[in-house]
Amino acid sequence: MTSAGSRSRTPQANADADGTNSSVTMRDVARLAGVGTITVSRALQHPDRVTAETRRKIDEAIAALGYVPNLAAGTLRSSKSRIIVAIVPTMSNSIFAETLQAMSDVLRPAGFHLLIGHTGYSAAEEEALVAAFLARRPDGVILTGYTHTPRTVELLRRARIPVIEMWNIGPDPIDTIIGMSSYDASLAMTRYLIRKGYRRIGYIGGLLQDNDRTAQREAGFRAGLEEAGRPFDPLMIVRAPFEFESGGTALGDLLNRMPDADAVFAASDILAVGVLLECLGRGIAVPGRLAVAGFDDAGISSRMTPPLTTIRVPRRAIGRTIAERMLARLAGRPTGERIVDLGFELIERASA
Amino acid sequence: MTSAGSRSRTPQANADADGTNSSVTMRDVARLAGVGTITVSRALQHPDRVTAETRRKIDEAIAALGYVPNLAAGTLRSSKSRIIVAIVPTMSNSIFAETLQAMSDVLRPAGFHLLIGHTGYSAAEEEALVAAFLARRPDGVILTGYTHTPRTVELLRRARIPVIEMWNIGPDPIDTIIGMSSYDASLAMTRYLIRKGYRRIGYIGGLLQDNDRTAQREAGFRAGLEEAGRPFDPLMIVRAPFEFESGGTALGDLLNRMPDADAVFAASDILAVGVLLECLGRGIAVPGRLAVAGFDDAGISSRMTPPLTTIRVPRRAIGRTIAERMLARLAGRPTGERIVDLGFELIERASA
DNA sequence: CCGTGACATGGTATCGTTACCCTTGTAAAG
DNA sequence: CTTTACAAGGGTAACGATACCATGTCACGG
Repeated sequence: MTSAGSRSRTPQANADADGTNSSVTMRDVARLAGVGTITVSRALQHPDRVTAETRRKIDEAIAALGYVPNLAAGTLRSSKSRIIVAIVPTMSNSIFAETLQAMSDVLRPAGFHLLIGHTGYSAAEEEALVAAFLARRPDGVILTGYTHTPRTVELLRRARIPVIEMWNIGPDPIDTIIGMSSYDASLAMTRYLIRKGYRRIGYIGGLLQDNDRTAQREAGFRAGLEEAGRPFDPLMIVRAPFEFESGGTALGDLLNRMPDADAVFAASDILAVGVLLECLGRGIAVPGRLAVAGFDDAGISSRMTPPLTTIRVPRRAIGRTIAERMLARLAGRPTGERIVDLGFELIERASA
Repeated sequence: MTSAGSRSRTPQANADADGTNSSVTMRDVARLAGVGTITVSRALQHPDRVTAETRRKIDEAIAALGYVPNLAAGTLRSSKSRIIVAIVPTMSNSIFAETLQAMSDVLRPAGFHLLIGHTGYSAAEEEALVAAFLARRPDGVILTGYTHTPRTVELLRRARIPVIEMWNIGPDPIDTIIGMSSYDASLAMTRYLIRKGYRRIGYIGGLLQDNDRTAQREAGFRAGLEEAGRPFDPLMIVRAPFEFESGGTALGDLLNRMPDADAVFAASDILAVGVLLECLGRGIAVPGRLAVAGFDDAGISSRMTPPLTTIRVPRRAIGRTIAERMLARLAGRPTGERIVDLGFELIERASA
């Protein structure tokens, strides 16, 4: 850089090479627009409370200076961060990813940003995330499921902000819980399989550790068997992580223990698709020799041969509803019940 | 609440029902621990710069008061937010989700939080996201691909923070670009198919709008044909969104235009799996009648019948490498080249 | 002609933390 | 025993925005 290039600058003016200042504040905008800083703040927060002419001058000054507001300062003063924390077990599962996207699509236009964390299905990790995120003073928190450590609940109670638990309906929400009942859905599918005449039904479920959704699904299955007077046997159950790879392996395990099974209910479409592909590989006729049912209605499920009978869960609706409810709460608008059940749909296709 | 319950409280003390104050500050902690506020700050930021005894007293005071630091204040004063912004086209595609998780797994233990946005494959939306997120004064920004609006680039340049573009290597990074070459990979797959003797190769690609990854893949395919002296014909190409549903439909289109095709290269495993399932439904033998190759090596690909020949992309490694690089930059440690190519692997399986 | 009130705008203090710089105490060196 | 060096800790100001309250202006009715 030549010395001539900086000849007209005072030493203090930390101007960039392109002439714009690297730390333009509201004060600078106000000065250029010939108004007070507070008016700039108002023009940005409540445009209708300043005259069109003032707004125009301010907008011009902002553009000329390349002003970018500093939300850290605003958050500190107003104690409103416009951050919503969302914690999911994993982002890789497209179910959660779609719910998060739906939430984001509603929250962003309203000026809120989602701070996302994933726990890897660990309540202890969830606690650590909540503790760390609360330091950002979020305006609201969204958790997955209703299984949390006592300290997690305590931290959230003390934060005195809206907390919405999602996906799985439970009896005693921290604040509000929005989703559907995994138990009801699983029970419905089990009844359906029994009604269809399957006599020896195996179950491939998810891991139960810190996961009330998989636990409810398994409980719903057992309840369905028991109300039909079918003996329950632990041998009928295999548990595996939700990966395509484990569906096939789990089917192998199940058939070793229960060679006479005529139906399999998998607690996730990821597992169910793995099962279908394994059947294809082994030459097991579906549903002739073995019926297969899933849970989630993933994108691929309807394209399988045979198409998969499954439970459709309102994943986008859950995200949207949660976000709208959160916005209503934060705006002080009245909200309804503390427990919102968005239901499910049993999709009957050819596989079972 | 009974009046007896609050008898010992001063009017100003906004104590909660459980006795803890809803806005405990560092000053309160300092007072209880019998030290200055600055010492509390040091104990939290640089634990090795205070004695073990002081640290213990402070830790006890923090626990007793239920103190939660206020990062907004810290950010304002230190102009370090410990926020990293990451922008992806979509979170539903598990490719991006896994990269984000890998980044998060490295960043979180270092005290950084990921602020995630999704653009829906729109450069204009990306610009809006960047503008909005910069108000949070992130310490770094991670973008997908190298196709951005001029204003996006300008905003990021002015922010004077590390910017890492990811996934697709391009010639002129804003700052640093880490990923692999979609062009090279696509070219390699096309050469492979030609070498295997396929004569009429169709291509099912993604939409090109604001997406340099799909563009490079298509360009690599064309280059592969041309270097082998094969005539390129626009009829050989079908474009569809990356959904399982569209793979099958796209195959139908392609076979209408190109009934003599003996191989299909799909620019994403999601599409390729859709193609395989469609073949299964239509009774098209793979690879006998039609070979199928994909791109991404999704979890399901190896479980298909036949297993899918594809390009394995280092999705977790990309996330990890980006996060490590970002941390190194922010710590002032030296970093290497501005363009980091993590390569790819052609996985030969039975489908092509 | 003046009081009244609605509206637009401004001055000043403040949010909770950390940077900067200083004081104190103690141990090592001479 | 004094000097030097360094570690531990503290006082004060400042980061950039908004809340609170005050002021000025103008239209309108009595």
